[in-house]
Amino acid sequence: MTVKVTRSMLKRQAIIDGALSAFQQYGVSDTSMDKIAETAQVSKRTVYNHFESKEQLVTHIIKEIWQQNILTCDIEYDADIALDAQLTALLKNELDFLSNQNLQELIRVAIGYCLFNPDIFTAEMSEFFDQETALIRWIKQAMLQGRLRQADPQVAHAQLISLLKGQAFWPQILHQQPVLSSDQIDTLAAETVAFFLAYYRA
Amino acid sequence: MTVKVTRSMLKRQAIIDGALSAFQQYGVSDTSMDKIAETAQVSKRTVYNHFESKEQLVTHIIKEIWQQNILTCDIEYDADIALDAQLTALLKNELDFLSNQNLQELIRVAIGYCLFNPDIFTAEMSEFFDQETALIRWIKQAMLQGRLRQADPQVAHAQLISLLKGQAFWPQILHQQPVLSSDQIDTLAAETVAFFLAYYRA
DNA sequence: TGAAAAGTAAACTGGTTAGTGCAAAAATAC
DNA sequence: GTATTTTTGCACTAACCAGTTTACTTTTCA
Repeated sequence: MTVKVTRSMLKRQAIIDGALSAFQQYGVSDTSMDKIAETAQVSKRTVYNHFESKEQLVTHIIKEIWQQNILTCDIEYDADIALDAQLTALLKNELDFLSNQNLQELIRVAIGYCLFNPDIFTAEMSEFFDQETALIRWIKQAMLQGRLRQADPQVAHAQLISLLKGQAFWPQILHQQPVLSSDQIDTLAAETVAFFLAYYRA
Repeated sequence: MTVKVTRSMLKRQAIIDGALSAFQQYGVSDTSMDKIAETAQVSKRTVYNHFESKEQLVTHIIKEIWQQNILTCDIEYDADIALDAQLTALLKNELDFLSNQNLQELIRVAIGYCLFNPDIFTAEMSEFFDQETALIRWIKQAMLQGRLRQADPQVAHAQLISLLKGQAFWPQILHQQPVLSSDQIDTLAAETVAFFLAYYRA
């Protein structure tokens, strides 16, 4: 059973792609519906056939593409493997996620929109920002098994994430630093593991 | 010698205050010059008498108030005091700076403006974000004196700042968390010092 | 007191914007 | 090949916005 791709669906996707591209370039406020139509190579009237208003288009884009980028990580705590190796793998996974360029551009749009529209997406944004569940599950397990020192797993998790985002996410979001190479990711993961385990290893 | 405050200066200040307040509420793009004049309780023509264009007004506000918020911290490394105590004092100083509500609101405006106008303020923004010089000087001194393990002081510094900003700055900027209370600042400083020194103490 | 400087209100220019109405054209479906 | 759906182009609205002009009032200051 092949999936039917109607012309309507193609147009709709072109609108979404064009809008995202324009938002990334100019920001939401400075992107007009005419510009979106032009970028998408579609009549302005078609844009309004698919989305009732600019507000709905913005909402749709941020929400839907947000969903696409929820990364599922299934690395679970394993008593037989060295802590260093397990944690390094987890952090590399996180870093690959944070360093994803498409995601960063999307987040830039979302932040730009949310900064002055609080209450609208902040709930969903929080979900995303607090979503590194594999990592926190791992920390809890390791503490339960006595291989990490007893401490607040939320705090330990927040510290790890801060260390990663401080080098591999925020400077890139603000255009201060280029996206990390895979060598830099390896180095950062190793450094962070050493730092973390010096304090938290039981 | 008393400082003369002319009416012109009062009007000018009202414009700046009104513009900043409007920018914080709506963002730069969605704030019109009419709205600024209204907020400042000033005629629109007066706004243009003081600032040639909206662009200049935005530039002025972000730059000038940026300047006001450069915090000078003069805590220097002291061989006679325990590392913990010195570092705790330094971090509390940093945290007071990062938690300053006025600064956060200003940074929100600056970020919102810069996200889609890169190359304009990013140089100045970088200056600010890399400005914690007292802290890095202290780390270098402590490493030189052999009380911190030999390591890259830039990396150690970046890690410290990441740990602080991850809890006391970014969540607040994104409206996810309220500004930290002074008790919370104390706790965070203490936690961070313990974490840091577990790895870096010689 | 009187001239210069600064501020004001309101209308106006030239431009942009979100969103609509409509008839023709093109693609799709059967 | 006809009926239906979708797209298109284009004109139109009502509002908004940066910036200007004008005719006027208020403040400053010497």
